[in-house]
Amino acid sequence: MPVASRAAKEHKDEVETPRYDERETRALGLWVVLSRAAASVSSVSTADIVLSELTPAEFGVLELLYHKGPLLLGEVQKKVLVSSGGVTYIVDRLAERGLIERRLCPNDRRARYAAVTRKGKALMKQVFPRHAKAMADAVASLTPEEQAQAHELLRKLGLGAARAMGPKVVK
Amino acid sequence: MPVASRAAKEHKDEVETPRYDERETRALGLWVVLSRAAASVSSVSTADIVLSELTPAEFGVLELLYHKGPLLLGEVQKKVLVSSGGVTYIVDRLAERGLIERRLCPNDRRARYAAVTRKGKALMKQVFPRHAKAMADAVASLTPEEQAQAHELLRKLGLGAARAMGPKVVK
DNA sequence: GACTTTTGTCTTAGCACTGAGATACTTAGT
DNA sequence: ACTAAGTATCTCAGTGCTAAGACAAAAGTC
Repeated sequence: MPVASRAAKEHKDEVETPRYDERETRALGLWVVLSRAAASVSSVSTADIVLSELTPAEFGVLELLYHKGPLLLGEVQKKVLVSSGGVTYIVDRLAERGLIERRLCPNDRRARYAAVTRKGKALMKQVFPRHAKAMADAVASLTPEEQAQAHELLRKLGLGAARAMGPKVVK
Repeated sequence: MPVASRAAKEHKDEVETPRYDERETRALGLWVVLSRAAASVSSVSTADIVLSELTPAEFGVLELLYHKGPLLLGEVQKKVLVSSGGVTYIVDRLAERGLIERRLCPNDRRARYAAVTRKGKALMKQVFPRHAKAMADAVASLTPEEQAQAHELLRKLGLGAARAMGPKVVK
């Protein structure tokens, strides 16, 4: 949720317009459109997800487990990028609703699996196709070729930025 | 934030692997890399911003006002994409710290301007250049040409998705 | 085998927001 | 003028999350 501007206009006050070099201007502009695009697509995604009476994070976890099968909570955390407390919270909520369940891990008594229940599978089976269509529509302003291009550029950008931070840790 | 997978593996249970068409698979994959890239770049941005003892949203508002001059709170809201209550909250906090101030609007007694104070300008003057560099580094894994390409694709994508929702309203 | 360190999850307090509504003002219609 | 509708901001309760730490179990060290 950033903001930056290119045309920096100053007004009758005592501080003068700052000047930035081209590399930085380009980066800030890219960051603006990146976060705007993500926000817009996210809006479409969320608008669809709430129809299923799930939050985006809940949907993310449920969908992950639906497609990948039972996972350790730590694995879930890495995939969805929330804090460990967040995973506990989300898994609690999904479990309360009977959409997933916790299972013991035979090799490690600290660890827990999360697994989609029959009820959870039924829900996903019902709502995921509509979600997939909604997302396809959301990105339909780009041609398939442009989508492939964007995919590749974003992959590269994401990896580069992640590396630039030093392997980022989510606690 | 989302999650999706391509290779959908199913396990000895009673629900079989769903099959999705290519258009949807491409869209979901694009959405994943988009949100991942945004999250990674956002991490870099946030890591820098917290050094200034500001939250990202506070920084966004302060930077907006710094570069655009005094704005009505409603204009601020549109730019930074938070709810009206959120703008009040953020402006309160920045004002408490003396970085911005509220000003009356001569033509409309309901409205308020937010304007950066001398202290706020001094802070931005100190921290913004470092921030700009951090962002430039964050996107440095793309060449300038790739950045321009990505910019254009993301602009198109963002506009298309926004339109796909019907002009989105943030209350 | 007793030790430290690391790992996986859960607990708790706190926070930055949202959404709905309240309030105060403005604009348009009559 | 008077009313109704619209707009700008603020209030407030509620929420989904994070960060820090607690705890239990596992893995490494000697």
